Parts: sequence; C-alpha cells; structure tokens
Amino acid sequence: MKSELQVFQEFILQRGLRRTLERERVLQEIFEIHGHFDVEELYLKLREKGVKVSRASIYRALPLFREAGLIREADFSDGHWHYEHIYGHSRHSHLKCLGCGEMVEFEEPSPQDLEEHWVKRYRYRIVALEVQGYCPACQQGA
Amino acid sequence: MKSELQVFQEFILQRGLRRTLERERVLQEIFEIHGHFDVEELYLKLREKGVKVSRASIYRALPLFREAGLIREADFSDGHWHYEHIYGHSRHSHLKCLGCGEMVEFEEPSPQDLEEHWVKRYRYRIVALEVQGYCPACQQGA
DNA sequence: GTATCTGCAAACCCTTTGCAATAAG
DNA sequence: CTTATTGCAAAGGGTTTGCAGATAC
Repeated sequence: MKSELQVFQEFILQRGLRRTLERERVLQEIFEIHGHFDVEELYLKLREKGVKVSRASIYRALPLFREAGLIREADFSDGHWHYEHIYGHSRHSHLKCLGCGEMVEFEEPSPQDLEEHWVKRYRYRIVALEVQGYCPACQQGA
Repeated sequence: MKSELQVFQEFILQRGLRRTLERERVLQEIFEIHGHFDVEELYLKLREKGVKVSRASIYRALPLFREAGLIREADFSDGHWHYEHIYGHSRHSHLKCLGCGEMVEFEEPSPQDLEEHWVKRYRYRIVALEVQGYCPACQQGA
C-alpha cells in the first residue's frame, strides 16, 4: 500500500502543482494525530515542533488533501471544521443527536446491505456515515 | 398528528419559555418552504410578506426548532448552515462527494437493515443520513 | 412585577484573499 | 524564466452577543 505522502505526490503531479516542504510537513502531522483535529490544533502542534507553516498555508492545503482522498471534513459542530485522516483507515460512522448534540462514534463497518445498495447504485466509494437523529433522552422531551 | 406549531408550543411550555408571534411566524414560514433553506432566504421571504423579524431572532429560534424535532441542520457546504424541516416528512439522505462536492439526494428510505441496526442498538430516532464518499469521477483521479 | 424576548449594531472568529517575496520545475 | 506557493495582515461574512426597550405571563 502506498504511503499517504506517495498518494499526495502523485495527486500533486497529476494536477500540475508543486511539491513543497510545507505541505509535506502538514500532511505528516495530520497522520500522526489520532482522531479528529481542527486547523488551530494542527497549527499549534506544528509550531510546538518548530515547524514553521502559516495558518493560511494549512487552510490552502486541506482541500487538496481532501480531494486526494486523504482526509475528510468530519463535522462542523463547534462553528468550525473538524477533520480526520481517512487514508488507510476503516470507515467511520457517527450518530449525532440533533437535540442535545451527543455524538456516538462507530468503529464497526456499516451494514452490508447499505454498502451494497449505495455502491451498486451510485458507484460511490463510501468513507463515512453521519447519521442524524434524536437520542432516547431527547425523544422523551420532544 | 399534531401540527408543528402545536409541537413547538408544547416544547416552549415544557422549557418554561414564552410564546411569541415572531417565533410562530418564522416556524410557519419554514414549513411553507419546500426543501432546504438558509437564514438569509428565510429572512428575505419573511420581509417580502411584510413580517418583521430580525435576523438575530431567527438565529435564536432555529436551535429551539431543532431541539424540538422540527428542523435539522442539513449541511454546511457554502460556508453557512442550510436547514430543512423534518417534522411530518419522510427521512432524507444525502450522498456527498468529498472530491468535487457533488451531492446526490435520496428521497427513498434507508435500507431496512440499517434502520433496525441503529434503532435497536442505540435507540435513536433516525432523521437523516449524510453519507460521505468519492464519486466515480473522483475515484479515477485519486 | 419579573424574567424572557426582540431589534439593533457592534463584536466575534474562522476562513479567505491580495500582495510582494520566494521557490519549484 | 515562468508559474505556483508562502506568509503576513487585512478583509470577508455568517453568527453571536450586549444592551435597552418591549412583551409574555
């Protein structure tokens, strides 16, 4: 299996863009983080390590990583984007309560039935499921 | 079946809040809109009809409607929230491409298997599925 | 009468963008 | 050499908030 860096460099090449140290460092840092992250966390972690990358460059790099299939936008719960790396990892699923905001994470794969249904019909490669609903407590309320 | 207004008034009562004409008008407008809407659209539609409600009041009302089970946050694709009313409507599902942003909407219900799986295990009332993946075109690229 | 709600406008804050300098190819 | 990329700082733009007046109960 290719490394995330390899995947990215191929993507960059294909787009006629240029390889830069800044983007490599950001990508490397992302794949060292467990779970979700946001831009500020990423920026601070890089600074801690003495890696100098501006926020602007991070903001400009993230869409590229996403388009290359390396990360995804996980959610926008706090008024800003959270991301997670998806390359080389099993699918993530979240169940989010619209009432109280509770979020349950699934490590398990989605039901096979669902998978086949959407893959066959739309030929999508599925990466994550964000399921919205109301948790038991909030159902009593509403 | 209760009307959305009834549901909301009961919710308001239960929370010890107060019934106001502004919130009723906003709710009414939301349920007259087909499909998705955002705050600006809602605000302008209300103004067109001569209903005077400030943006601030709309922003303050939406979380209440969501908690009451009447609307949901549909997506954040354009840098701001889009909503849709969910009370009394069949479930919505979206398939979104992380590469190009394409969004396919499902009117059909989700597979039965999925439904039973999550409902049984977490006792959530499921309202919507946001599925992220890569469309056929973007899979070739990445 | 008291606590909530509204409108207004300013404040917030994450994200984007213009620009000049720098670097990749 | 040419075009992409970076960092900085300013601008942008949706959302939130402080406050004074109005309103629900």
